[in-house]
Amino acid sequence: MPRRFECPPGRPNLLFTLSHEDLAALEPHLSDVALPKGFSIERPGAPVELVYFLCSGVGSTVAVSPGGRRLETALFGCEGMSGTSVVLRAGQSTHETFMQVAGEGRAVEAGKLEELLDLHRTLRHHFLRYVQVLCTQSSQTALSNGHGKLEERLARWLLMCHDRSPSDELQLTHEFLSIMLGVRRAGVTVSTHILEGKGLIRANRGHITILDRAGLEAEAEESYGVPEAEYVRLIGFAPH
Amino acid sequence: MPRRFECPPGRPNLLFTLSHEDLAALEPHLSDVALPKGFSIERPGAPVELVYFLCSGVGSTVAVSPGGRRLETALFGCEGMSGTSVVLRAGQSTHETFMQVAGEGRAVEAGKLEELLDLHRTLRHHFLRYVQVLCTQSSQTALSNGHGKLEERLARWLLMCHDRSPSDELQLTHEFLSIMLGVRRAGVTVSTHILEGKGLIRANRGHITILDRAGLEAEAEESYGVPEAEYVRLIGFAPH
DNA sequence: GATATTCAGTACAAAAACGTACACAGGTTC
DNA sequence: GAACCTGTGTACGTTTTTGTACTGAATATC
Repeated sequence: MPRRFECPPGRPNLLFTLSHEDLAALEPHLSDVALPKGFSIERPGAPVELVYFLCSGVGSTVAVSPGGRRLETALFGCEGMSGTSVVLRAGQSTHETFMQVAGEGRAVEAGKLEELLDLHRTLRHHFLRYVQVLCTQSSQTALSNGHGKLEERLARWLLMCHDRSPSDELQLTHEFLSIMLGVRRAGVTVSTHILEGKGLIRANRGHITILDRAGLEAEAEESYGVPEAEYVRLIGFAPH
Repeated sequence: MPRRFECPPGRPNLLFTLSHEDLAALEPHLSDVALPKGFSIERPGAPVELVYFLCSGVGSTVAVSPGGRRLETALFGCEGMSGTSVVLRAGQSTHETFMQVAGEGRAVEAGKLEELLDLHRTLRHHFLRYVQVLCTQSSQTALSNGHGKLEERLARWLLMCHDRSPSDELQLTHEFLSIMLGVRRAGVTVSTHILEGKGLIRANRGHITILDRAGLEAEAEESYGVPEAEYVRLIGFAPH
């Protein structure tokens, strides 16, 4: 009988790229969890209780300013994990993390993970390398936000979300995208039309379908690819 | 007789916040180095050979896109270190790191540091917490780039540089600032005038003097403070 | 002291993004 | 089917930033 929360085969997965020994050490402490849309994984300034490994769905990490500005700096699916601040021994995060697309996953208690990381050198190294990938992702977000124009940033974001989704149809509203990208809702509508006009996506109420991935990559050219390459180098499977 | 490369007293310092045991373990492997302006610390895609702890000067970490766009994502002085990709076991970085303001420091061979980090739990935790601070810095840079207008971003940058400088006078050209912020040189000139008009700074050819720090902080309001608070929480001294 | 070079000030039209606001369409609830 | 959300299309003037380019000032080099 298959495990209840099985990750899709052939997809990159942070747990499955662990050595047998490391996985064996971690697995007894993992419990299955359902992760509905909007589920709060971490809150800024609050201690992290659980660390999640996704089997499906997409998680989103959002930087928050003192004045309440919000902007997504990183996103992860079954190729990654939440709780990098636990791996970094910080106990809590300045970010907010939540489920952007509903899914399922496994969770480990933060204190237990800390303990295991101190005990198992190669387990620690594996997760640290993943933190490096996430750092790269957030740096490239800073770069993209500084240099890129809106359609380019939108294309990049759609690609990163597509990498972590099972289908070509992403359930997203313009409103949501505008918050993630830190721009106007109306701006997203216009940019969406531009990408749609080029035949790269098709947008319907509440969902966007990826029609031409290669075209989107060309559109996002400058902004897409660096963290993905770093993932391949350090973890071993391409995120898509 | 004082040590040759002594860090200024009363300033936060990553090495001096280590426990005696951890410092004792690391110190024998540190060698003094002079770090002239523009000195290259890390190059994207190249293995990291040495990790630097600054006693003075400012280092700058720049994200690079495939097409050659550049934008600073983090900066560090004697409160920090280079080589976070070594601490994260990635061996190399996707970033470029160089000395933005000349200074002096100590260096440890990357392989040696890796070895020490595996051996000494508390040393490792200390440096990992610093990585968390840097991650926060780069996330907040993404946020600031996405939401803030130029004068606000400039104010933020000047404050962060001031935090790590011995004097109120920063040696910077508009050209340099424009590259770090990812904007036009002429745009920096205009923004500089705005801050100058408010009496917050004074700009002369090649250098900018901070006149009113509190005023600058108010100007940068939304964009400044989060990584600094995280430093205090995790390392213990304020960067300034 | 003359010349070259780097740095800063300024200008202007064009592009991009913003704030705001309103109409309408798909879908739900009563 | 009426009322009500939520999500999208669209418009308009304004602000911000861009690209480019020319001028003059400060510093370095010969």
